[in-house]
Amino acid sequence: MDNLFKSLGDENRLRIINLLTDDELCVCEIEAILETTQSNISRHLTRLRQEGIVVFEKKSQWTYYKINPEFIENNKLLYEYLAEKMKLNNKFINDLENLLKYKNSGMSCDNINPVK
Amino acid sequence: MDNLFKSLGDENRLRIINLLTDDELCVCEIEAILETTQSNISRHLTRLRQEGIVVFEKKSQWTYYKINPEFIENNKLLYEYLAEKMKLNNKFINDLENLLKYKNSGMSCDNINPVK
DNA sequence: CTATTGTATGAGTATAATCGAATGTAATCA
DNA sequence: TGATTACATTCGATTATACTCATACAATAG
Repeated sequence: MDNLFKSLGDENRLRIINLLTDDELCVCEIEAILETTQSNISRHLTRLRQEGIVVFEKKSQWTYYKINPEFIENNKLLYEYLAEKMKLNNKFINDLENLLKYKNSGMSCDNINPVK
Repeated sequence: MDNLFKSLGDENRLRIINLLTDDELCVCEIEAILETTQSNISRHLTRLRQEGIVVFEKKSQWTYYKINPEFIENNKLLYEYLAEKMKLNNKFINDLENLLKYKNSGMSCDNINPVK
């Protein structure tokens, strides 16, 4: 239990979780929003994966992450809490806006290199 | 928000929160349950206090801690989540049992040195 | 096959968290 | 007053975390 909270106790990881609440996302899309290195994001994703908070799926050369449905199921109250608080926080709101802009800009992996 | 989770991301602090869910407790009662030093417990209590998770009240020479009612009010879902998960965890159950034993043993601060 | 792209991982470093032991402090007791 | 008790704080050591840079690797593109 303390490990779960440790995993949530990092701004970058919370920002990733926030980005993934609506959508599954390709790593490169997360990279476009968080202002840090690719390796750092990859490490945070690995940590979230090991904790069971996210799952990934490889689609050709891309790796798509999403919130683990089991995590949501097993931690309903916590997940609702996160969603509720993130909706009220400007940093998280801003990230979602930036994600939308990025997606609409035609710059996302999918648009540059459509899968299928 | 990440700071709140960081504060929850420690086994000793979670154990303290668990002990305080039913009761307010004197520091020495917490000491009797957690197997660590007095200074360590004091530090964790300070951290929880600074995060707004607990509040304390001095009564003569003793300091009583309890969960901050405002924290519960402002973080209902999180608090319910904690309560729910702690009830299912043997470590936390065991701590509560030990607390009960300690209190019933006539060894608590209050019994040794009754206030008023 | 070679070059490139997307992602993960190793190595090194800086910063932060945790801890026990010792010390400080305020209240009480004798 | 001096001794004791309850608790907080400082100090120094240890360990853990987050980060960047460089490299590895797997998939695709040419």
